[in-house]
Amino acid sequence: MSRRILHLDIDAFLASVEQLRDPSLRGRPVVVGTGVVASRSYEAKARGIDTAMPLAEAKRRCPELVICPGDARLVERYRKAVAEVVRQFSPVVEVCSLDDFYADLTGVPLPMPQALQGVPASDGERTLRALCSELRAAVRTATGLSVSQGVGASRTVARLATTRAKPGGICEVPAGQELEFLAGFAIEALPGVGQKTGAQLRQLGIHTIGELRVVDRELLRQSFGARGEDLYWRCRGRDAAPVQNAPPLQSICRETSFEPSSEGDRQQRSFVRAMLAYLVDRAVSELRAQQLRCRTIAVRVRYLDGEQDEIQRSERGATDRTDLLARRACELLDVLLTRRVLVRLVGVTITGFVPIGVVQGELFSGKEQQRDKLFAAVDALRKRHGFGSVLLGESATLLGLVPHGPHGFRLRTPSLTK
DNA sequence: TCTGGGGTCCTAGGACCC
DNA sequence: TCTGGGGTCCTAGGACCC
Repeated sequence: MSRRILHLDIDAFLASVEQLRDPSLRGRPVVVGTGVVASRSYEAKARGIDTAMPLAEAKRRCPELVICPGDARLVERYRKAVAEVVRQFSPVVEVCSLDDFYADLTGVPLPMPQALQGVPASDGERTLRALCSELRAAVRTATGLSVSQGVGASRTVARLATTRAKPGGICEVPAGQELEFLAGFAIEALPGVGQKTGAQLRQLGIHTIGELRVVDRELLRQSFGARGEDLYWRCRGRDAAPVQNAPPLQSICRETSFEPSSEGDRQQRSFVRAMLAYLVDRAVSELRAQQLRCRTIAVRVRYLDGEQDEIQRSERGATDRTDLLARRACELLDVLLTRRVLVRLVGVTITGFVPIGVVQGELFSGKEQQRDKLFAAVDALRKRHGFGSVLLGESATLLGLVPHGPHGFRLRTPSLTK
């Protein structure tokens, strides 16, 4: 039996949130971002502004452009509200990225088209389109946001259908019409084909999804490995990837860029350390909130000249202690910082998760139990009074250097930093 | 025009153990 | 004393997504 997958995308999400927050922005070209455009309103798009474009260029193209820093917490509230609405329509809903969702509608009863409501209707008249319309109206009522929706037999088909539906529309690809629907899309539109693979395929004379279908399966496998196999099925609209309610979390990353100070290298180094300690604090708080411990930590830096470096270390035992992980991160930072170039970005990633219930054969001393209680108390305080109500370790030295409020230090991209 | 902050998955080589 | 081979883990790096 063929599946029926819905993909839903919030139109111009971050920019729309700004326009909802501040009605004076409605109808005006608005972008959200720092450095580059993370999201643009349709008014901005109409003036030639696109995502990932540097803000300076955007401003040049459109001098009346309104640039907003954004607010990740507000965005998160809207995202949850939309997810809640979608869940009223399907038992299986995957929150995929900031602004898109998948739902499995296979077997979900369909409503009648509005025009027929109250009139006896056969099953054939209960349509997907009616369901999508209801969903769209429900999201609009609950949040004021506009969404685009695509429906098809697989995630790939549904997602590409959504691109056809933008903005605010609904695009349904009937079963059996997948090949025809996909054929004309540019090869880069296929999920899994990015810049590199796209360029390689174009060199082979493959410019569209339809053209990819002539390539032998084995050849794709040899050229692109497991991804090649995926591409073979995706270009036929037959990827089998399921929609999952809550795919397990694999990693937690917190990073920020900053204007490097013109002060000396040593001062900058202590600033970078303090910022790293703060980011570890944020990441590990999320780790505890998820009831997890981690075994692996990685530290990343990007220098002013664009060069990057990263280092990763694992431990046998898992931990959720901020102090231990912050110390470890700073050790890694010392190993990492070998160049005399100023640092523009620092970040931490924790992985290798172990659920908190799993005891690893280690016996906790009384002292360690006290530490656990300490962090539990910190978490509780922050839950009540905001993350910024408690400062741990070296992060405190950021006071006076980085703007600070109830929700913690204000990092450079408030629309995206959690 | 000169560049955000999250994430996921795959691959390859080396260490280590049996 | 010399020689395998397989499995697993770790690390680095790359590609991709929004």
